[in-house]
Amino acid sequence: MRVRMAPSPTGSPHVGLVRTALYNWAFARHHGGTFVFRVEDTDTARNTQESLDALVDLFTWLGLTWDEGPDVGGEYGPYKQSERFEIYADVARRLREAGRAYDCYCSTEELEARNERARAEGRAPGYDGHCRELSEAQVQGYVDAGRTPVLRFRMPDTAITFDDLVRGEITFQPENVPDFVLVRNNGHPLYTLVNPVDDALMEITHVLRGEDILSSTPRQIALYDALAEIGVGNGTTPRFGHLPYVMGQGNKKLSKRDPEANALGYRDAGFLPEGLLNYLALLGWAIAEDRDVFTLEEMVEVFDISRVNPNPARFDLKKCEAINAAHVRALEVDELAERILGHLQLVGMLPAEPTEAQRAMVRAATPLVQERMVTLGEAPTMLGFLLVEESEFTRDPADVAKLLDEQGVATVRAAHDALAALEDWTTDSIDRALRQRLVEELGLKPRHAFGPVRVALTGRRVSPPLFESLELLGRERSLVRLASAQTETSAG
RNA sequence: GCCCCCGUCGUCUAGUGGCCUAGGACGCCGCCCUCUCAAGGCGGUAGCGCCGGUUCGAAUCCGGUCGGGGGUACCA
Repeated sequence: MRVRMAPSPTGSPHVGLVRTALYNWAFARHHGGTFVFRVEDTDTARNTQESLDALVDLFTWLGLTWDEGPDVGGEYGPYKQSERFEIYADVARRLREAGRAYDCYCSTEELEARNERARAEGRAPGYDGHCRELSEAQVQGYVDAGRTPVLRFRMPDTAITFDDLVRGEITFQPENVPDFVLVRNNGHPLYTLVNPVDDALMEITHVLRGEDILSSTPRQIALYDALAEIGVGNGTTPRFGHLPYVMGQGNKKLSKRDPEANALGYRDAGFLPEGLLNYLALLGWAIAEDRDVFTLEEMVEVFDISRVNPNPARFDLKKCEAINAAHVRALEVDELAERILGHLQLVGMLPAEPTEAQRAMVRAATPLVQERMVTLGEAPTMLGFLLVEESEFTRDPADVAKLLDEQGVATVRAAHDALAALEDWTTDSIDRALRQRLVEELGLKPRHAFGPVRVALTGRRVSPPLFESLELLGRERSLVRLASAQTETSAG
């Protein structure tokens, strides 16, 4: 069993591509098959190295490992179509010689005119077979007129039925699947040729792809038959499964331009690969009736392509975040700390080589934020007050204005004095000392007592738990902040 | 126009003739817990596009219809 992902390196990779790759990967892994990474880069005008690098980065980050591909090699290479042009030229020549394809000299204008007429007369439009049986004289006439032919595939005049892995049996009548172009008149092979040729040569057994190419499947099946006849590939036709679209808002496909579509954007925003993948898996597939958080291993174990839902699914960022948050909570603390460290480096809050003290601080603070984070993207705001140089520490002006009023400053002063006298700098004793002083002695309600202290210490109204934060920050720095907060309002 | 695909809460889904007065999740609302925010607990909100047929019985099968999407390229 051999399956593949075959992206074109144009632009930034789309989440729909990730979902398709994920299903292919899970299918291959579930069945113990081989997962091939093939690069469809025949469109030299639009392909970029940058885009190819992005694809490799993306799938590496996601952990969707491939067994054969442009970087790892394999027995069926090369795996970049741009390195396979001689193969396509050779196959095209043999198809022509075998009579399965023919030269077509029709001009675009002629084709359009005849299509128009067909439409007007209520017949199915599409190539009418005009050049199927040209005489030598006719060919000579075109050549003399300076025309160069395209290579067109001769479709059989029988209905084509296939059993789609996700949609069941689908039939196309021959009048609706006209002869199509394999090679342009400049000699450039088209997707219609190279995709099936490579799948045949690479002996791909199952093709899971977007439903946008569902209607070109009968052409490919007919082409496979011709390829088998001329000895390209092992003579078998793969099974096809057409996956539903990933939609954006409303009823339109998530467009490449839509920021939500950019797969690498999720990495930069602090999503976990397992969270993103879990969410994407849910777009058309369910692991169980009452469950939607799972690991990749669990998915591989039970993935079944026949249970994929054929309806298009809307991408819902809220749910994606919720699933990601569940994965954040499920991580071992040490592992989460490593991920947070990585993200803080990515955004430049920590250097590429953090100090031992920085690492220790992140590790110690991780349990405090684990159940508060939806994505790693929140780590900088949540942990910044612990990691920042004292000279660079700032407080949110709005929160200062709201909580560090006269009463607030008095509260902070009382907290400072209570803590300055504290011998044992631990969460428990800090907790006891502050409650004693602010709640019992000053008679403040807990929420009013700790709010100003929180802003004084962390710079924000919302932060990790206060007493733990005080312990982590340490006596010295904590007292400095509680002192400086008392002049914060007047200092502006 | 023609061909193909699709149609269960706002969203993602479970459901393959009786287990369905349709289950779960996200979202939203309320309550509890609570040093903030979360997390957690409890409760609530909301759906089988429509019309016929088959059947003792239909979300499930069939026909039609309506709606959405894709294709109809010398794009992929």
